[in-house]
Amino acid sequence: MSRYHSYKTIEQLPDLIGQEVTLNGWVSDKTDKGKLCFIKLRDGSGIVQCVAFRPSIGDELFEKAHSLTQESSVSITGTVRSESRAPSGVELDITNINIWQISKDYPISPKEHGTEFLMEHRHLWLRSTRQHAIMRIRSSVVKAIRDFFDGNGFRLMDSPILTPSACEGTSTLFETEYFDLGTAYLSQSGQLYAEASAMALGKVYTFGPTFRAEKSKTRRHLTEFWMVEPEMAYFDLNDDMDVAEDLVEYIVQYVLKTCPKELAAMGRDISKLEAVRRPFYRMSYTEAVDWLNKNNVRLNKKQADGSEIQIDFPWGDDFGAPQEEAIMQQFDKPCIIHRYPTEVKAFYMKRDPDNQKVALAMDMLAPEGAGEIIGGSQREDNYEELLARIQHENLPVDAFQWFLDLRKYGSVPHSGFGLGVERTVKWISGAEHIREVIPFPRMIYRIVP
RNA sequence: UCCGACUUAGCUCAGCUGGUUAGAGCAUCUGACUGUUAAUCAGAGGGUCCGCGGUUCAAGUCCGCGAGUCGGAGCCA
Repeated sequence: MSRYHSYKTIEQLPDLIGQEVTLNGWVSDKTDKGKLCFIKLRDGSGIVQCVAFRPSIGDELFEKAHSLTQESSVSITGTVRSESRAPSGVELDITNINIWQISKDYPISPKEHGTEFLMEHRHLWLRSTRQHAIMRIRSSVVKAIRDFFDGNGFRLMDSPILTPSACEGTSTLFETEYFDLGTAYLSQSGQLYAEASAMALGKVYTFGPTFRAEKSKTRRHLTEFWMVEPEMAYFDLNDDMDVAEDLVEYIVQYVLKTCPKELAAMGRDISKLEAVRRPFYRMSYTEAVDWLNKNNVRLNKKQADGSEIQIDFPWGDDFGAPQEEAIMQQFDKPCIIHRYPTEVKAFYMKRDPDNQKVALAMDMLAPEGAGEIIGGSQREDNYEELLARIQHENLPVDAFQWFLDLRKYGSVPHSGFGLGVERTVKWISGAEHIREVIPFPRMIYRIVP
């Protein structure tokens, strides 16, 4: 039998009681009690306590067990035994130990550490229980996303990462030389390409890394993050919101089903996630502004002399994090806010035929302070309207010619959105900082490891 | 870019109004222990008090400049 099939893992142990197995892993902790030695072995699938008792295993094997240090790599052979005193309910009585390497001076002790220290040792921090749980939840979130789209008639159509110009013209992008063709930019969104793809395959999604060179210093921003962007031909804004709700409900319920241990390790309140069932809440931007003003959520405004006054929230301003947080405090599941003022939204969003002042845009806000996880819209499908918006924003028309072509050859109503993978994982896992939910975060002052 | 906070042992921190030789817990090493879950007990080693300059009889402590880190705003997923 191949190693792939014969390799036993810790998560399989409850089905292997009474059998002798060999586990391959790393020592996460060791406790000496004289003639008794407990070794906690970690193999990526779980942790199990292995027991060495000097009188029953002999001096030589006991000394081997005794010599192990934190993060030493070992293969331990032993008999699986049900044990109520062990943390996982299962224990291994050691019959043999093969030491691959004794680890010396492992920097992360089982005690408290600050995040700066831990981020410097991110390549090792990933081995800890909490980070391990987050990464497994992340893996489940990504699986849920792909299952959802693959199972609902969507096709994966990845967008390029190197792009000739800024997609939206608003945020700062990373630049790089591109042979003799001038400057290229790292993509901030695959959306424009997703629109072209949707005209070819109907329902598509792109899934990949995205880059923003903004100097953001908050616990919900990264300079490199993963985004999934579905785009659907013949879908209007309402259809778009339906897809967004279905997707988020599916992701949350999938993680609940597949990651109960990981959520428990995070100390996550499961009932809050169980409540994430359709329908979610929806309100228009205008209703949201009214709600803010009715509930006395005032806006701090700086005056010319530097002093601050509090004013009613003016219709037309974009919501900041404080407004979104205030609105979400009343909700126990996500809320979609739709029909934002045209001026604060991107050029490619279609205006509402019933009210030219607002765009057919929508953002989904997650509860528990998680904030915005989705931004999307129905797209402008009229050639002249789109051209006018590009010119109005002073964007280079030449660079967008291919995008305008989509409005020339069989234009149809279409919609889509982008979901931030890390913000979703942060919300579901209950991690307090976004840098914990991606294996190797990229932030303004950190690119190592 | 703007506002605020922090920087003392490997790690997490205390150190008052400036005043002997710089403190604790954990980690590490040595020893004891048959049930530990962040074990306990006894002992040992471990310091560029972020850097530079200034005030002072005397600076970890006060002042100035610089660096690094963290949080918030804006940008947005």
